[in-house]
Amino acid sequence: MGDPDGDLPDDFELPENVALAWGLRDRPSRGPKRSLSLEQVVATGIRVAQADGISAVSMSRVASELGVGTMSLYRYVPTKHDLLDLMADTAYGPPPSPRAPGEGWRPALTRWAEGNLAALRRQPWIRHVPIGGPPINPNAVRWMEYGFLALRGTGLRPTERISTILLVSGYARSWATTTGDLAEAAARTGQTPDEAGQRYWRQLAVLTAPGPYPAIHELMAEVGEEEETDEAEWRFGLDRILDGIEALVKARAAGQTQHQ
Amino acid sequence: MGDPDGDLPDDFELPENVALAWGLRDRPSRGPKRSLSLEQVVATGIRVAQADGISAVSMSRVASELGVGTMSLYRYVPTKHDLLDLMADTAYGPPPSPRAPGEGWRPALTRWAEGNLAALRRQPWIRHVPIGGPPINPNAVRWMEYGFLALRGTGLRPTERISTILLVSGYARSWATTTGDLAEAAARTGQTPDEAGQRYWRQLAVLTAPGPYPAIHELMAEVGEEEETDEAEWRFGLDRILDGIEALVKARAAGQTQHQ
DNA sequence: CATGACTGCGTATGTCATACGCTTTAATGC
DNA sequence: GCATTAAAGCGTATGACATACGCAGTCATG
Repeated sequence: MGDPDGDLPDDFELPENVALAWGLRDRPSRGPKRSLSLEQVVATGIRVAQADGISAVSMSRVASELGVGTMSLYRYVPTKHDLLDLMADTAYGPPPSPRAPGEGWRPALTRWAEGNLAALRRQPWIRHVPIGGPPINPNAVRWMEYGFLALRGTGLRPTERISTILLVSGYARSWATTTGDLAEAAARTGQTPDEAGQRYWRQLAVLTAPGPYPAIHELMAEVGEEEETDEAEWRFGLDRILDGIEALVKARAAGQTQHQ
Repeated sequence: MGDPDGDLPDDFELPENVALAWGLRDRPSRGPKRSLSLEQVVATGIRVAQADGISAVSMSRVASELGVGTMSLYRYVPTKHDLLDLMADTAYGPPPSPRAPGEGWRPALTRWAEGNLAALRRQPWIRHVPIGGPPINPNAVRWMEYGFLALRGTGLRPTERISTILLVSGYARSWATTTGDLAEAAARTGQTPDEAGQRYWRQLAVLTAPGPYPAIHELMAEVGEEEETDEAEWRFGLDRILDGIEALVKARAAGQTQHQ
């Protein structure tokens, strides 16, 4: 009970940054009181990133925003990269509501996928924070839990459930990155994303004109009028993935009943 | 004939970096001869990245590797980021063989997906070069062409073909990133990727023990013995995606015949 | 009340990308 | 053939930046 962190095996080695993220850092009993908290530092970093982009997040900027010296931040965070990592985990925000009792896996997983996309849209800078490895930060684990919840009882094997979650979240990140980069590049030259898209096709047409690009030319000839919304393109990819998963789930279910 | 670049509309505005990538830069007629070529600079950058990782690629490192002054590189490349962009495009290498006459779309697209993965494995640093936008560099366009070739005659609409290509290449990059990051993190602490994986699950078990993570606990209890190879996990995701596309292609084909 | 862990943080170091401008080179216009 | 002038190589300078180190002040504990 003296240990507010619950009972961890004392001999268990946890990387510094992970321990920090989970709030498992010791009572700093002896010295002067801290003037800040890790949460404040992270929140300030997020505010800077949100306002001026990730490239504006420097240790000195965050520090001065907090009214402290640059080096003081290193009392809260071992490295800038750890700060970014914590920022990303926090800024991702809470996952959408978990699969309700009686709800099918597909609507639940769809909601989960759209939650991922929404998070990356809300805080576009997150996609510039490199993924350090498998999900280990508290919020990432929470998201993972909800993802697995959606897949309970589908008959998918454990490794398949993991791959599925990875596939869907990877798609969300991929898609957010592609469209986000495009939008940012457009904004940098003062165009709307639509204009930038038009421009892209014009450039591509010019560049591929002299060369052997039959499939691209065919596509450009056909595309013309039909213009999809971003949302429809996102749904297209997601629906393909979910259709693929559904096919497997159904096959499994059929095999299962056969065996019974 | 005096124009070796072919006949581009003279009034057409192409961004500097794109023009550079396509070799559309003017006869530098007046001054002294260049001692290097853009290709040499790019190749040297790639060599450095391959040897010591992308963080070792600095303008001064590349320059000294070439035996020239740092600032000389700026006669070949407007910005470091443009150099990285060119490096990535070149290092990706040639796409796998295009769809053969009579070959189905699925084997062709599978080969294309695996080519993407192989490229990212051959030059792992590529995944740290941010994607600047839609594919516009020469090699990227070539890859895109081959991707569209695979989808010819599937009945997919143009925007759907684009989304499909994006979906598959995004998956390859996503997957290469996830597994690559894991492998690098493991190597940094001197472990094999397998050991790192074991370690991850142990850490996750400890961290989630006190909290409400039923789906994660369920998964960890089941997983135990069964160990998938990386290759099998990659195939799982790819097969799901392709199954989803196949379902759509078949549905289209059925609808088409109905209408005839 | 003294000890010493811990605080904030000033200073210093080393690394980078890149702006600027000088000197040398060589193709072009006369 | 000679003057002109664009372009090449590159030394130097600038301004960010992350972070190592160490010091002086603080405060719970023995």
